[in-house]
Amino acid sequence: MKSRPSATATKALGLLACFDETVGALGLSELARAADLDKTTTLRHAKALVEMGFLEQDSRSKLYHIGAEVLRLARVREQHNPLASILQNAVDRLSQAFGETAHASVMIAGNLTLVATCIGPQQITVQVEQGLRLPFHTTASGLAFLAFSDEAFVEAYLARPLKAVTDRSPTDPDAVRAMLAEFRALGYGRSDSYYCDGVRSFSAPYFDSQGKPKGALTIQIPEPRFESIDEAVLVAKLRKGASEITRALGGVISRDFAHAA
Amino acid sequence: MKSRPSATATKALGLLACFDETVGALGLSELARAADLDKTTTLRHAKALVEMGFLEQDSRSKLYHIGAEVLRLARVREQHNPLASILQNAVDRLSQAFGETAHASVMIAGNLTLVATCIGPQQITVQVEQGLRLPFHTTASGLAFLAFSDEAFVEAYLARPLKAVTDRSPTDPDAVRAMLAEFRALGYGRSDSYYCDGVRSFSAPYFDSQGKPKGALTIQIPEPRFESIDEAVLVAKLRKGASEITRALGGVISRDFAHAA
DNA sequence: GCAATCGGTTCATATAATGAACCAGCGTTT
DNA sequence: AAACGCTGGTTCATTATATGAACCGATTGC
Repeated sequence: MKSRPSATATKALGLLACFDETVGALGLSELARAADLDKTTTLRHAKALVEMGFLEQDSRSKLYHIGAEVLRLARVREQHNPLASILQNAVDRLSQAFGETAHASVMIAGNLTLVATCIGPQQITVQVEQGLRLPFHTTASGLAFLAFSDEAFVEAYLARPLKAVTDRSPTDPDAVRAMLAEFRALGYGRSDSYYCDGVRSFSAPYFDSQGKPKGALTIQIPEPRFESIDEAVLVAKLRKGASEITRALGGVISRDFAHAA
Repeated sequence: MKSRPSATATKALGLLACFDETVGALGLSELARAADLDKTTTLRHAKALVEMGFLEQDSRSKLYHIGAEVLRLARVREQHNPLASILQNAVDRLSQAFGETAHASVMIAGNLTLVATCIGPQQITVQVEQGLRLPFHTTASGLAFLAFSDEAFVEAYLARPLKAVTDRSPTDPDAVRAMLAEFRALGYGRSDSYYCDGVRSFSAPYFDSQGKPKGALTIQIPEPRFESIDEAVLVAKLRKGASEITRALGGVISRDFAHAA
């Protein structure tokens, strides 16, 4: 039997996956429930994580939260293999060009994860949180990513139930397939209040060295301000920004993407 | 038997500890050697880490490097529990005040780890790398930290062999004990080429909610420029900066530290 | 004072981690 | 070209380790 990932290690790491922009600290029982593990197992793994600096436990409340070792690892990673800084750069430029909120996401362990953001300067603007894991079918980022992904990956995703987050969120697999075909032809993805009411988003993927999508660059505009924007210019800048990310990361731009539009 | 940390999880996490500012990527065999694990075990754990996004494997070279999930976790952590940003702030202010390199470290899993740096503007200045794990007995940061730590912790550290890194590095436990007593009285730690030839460093610890040292704020000055600096002013600003960090983190300043000097 | 939490512990059981030996591939050296 | 020493990865019998139901003492709300 060819070697499988260590089940124990996977479960331990799964504890860390429970934390996100909305969940900053968890007690032992909560953590066990969130990770769907036995309390004993959770405790043993939590202790290992604490020992190695991946979790910390508040001595008074006993709540666990993410440990500082991730800060070290993030810095070490960026030093050898900059990603966040490249994305942040592109995001800042895109945001400044239009005075709107922009963000960039990366595919991490099956989730499209937001790791760079720039909030627009306007009083009314779109808010986003670092570390957020985006659903694929209700965000411009996710749809742009899927539009340039393997069919196998897309179908595997569409086979799972598609939860709505606004009343405009597409939940029918066929509707999503149609959107993906459209976006593949256009060379960018779009969302009209699919994830957040009143927000229009435009997104273009960037690619890894295999020509597979690795993440997406996205700009988000509150609907009232959208009229004053020249969509063609926006899309051109967006696609250019994404291509620059691909290049900076040593990636290869997918044929489909290069030839689109 | 009271529950022990999961040995398997600890080993898996130990793989991540092998990466640092000098080691950005490792092959399977190298990784196994570095972590002192069997190759099979290493492979299984590496697969788990890859699956969860904590490692990534270059598809051509097969080398493993730190995965992007740590970026997500670092951001989530900072959002709920800012540490790096507070430290970076203090470091920037200290660095600007004197035009010299400054940094801040945190105690992570038994290592004093550098997570915020600001390189001085001068042409000749001290270089430091993010994520570096500092030895305690040869750095101002480490000595300042030890000077305000439990005796038990200090003795446990001094019981281990003390490696020299320059020819001025102290390696005799008694010599270190004497320095710690001095620094405890002074309220700050110092290094004269103990870690890097020609560099003088000054460091003050900051504290957690238990009044225990949590890390240190440090400034590093090339010896030739040291004469032009007023040490009293420097130390005052340094101690003030460290105290501000303590406060910002909700910590309690140790009596010893407050009363020193 | 009861009931339902919580964080943490105990111990018998069974599952999952382990590591020596193995393979195929690749680059050197001979 | 052949033998070497390395690599990443696999196999399978052995054994160490993870697991989870039941339990404890402390809080908390009723």
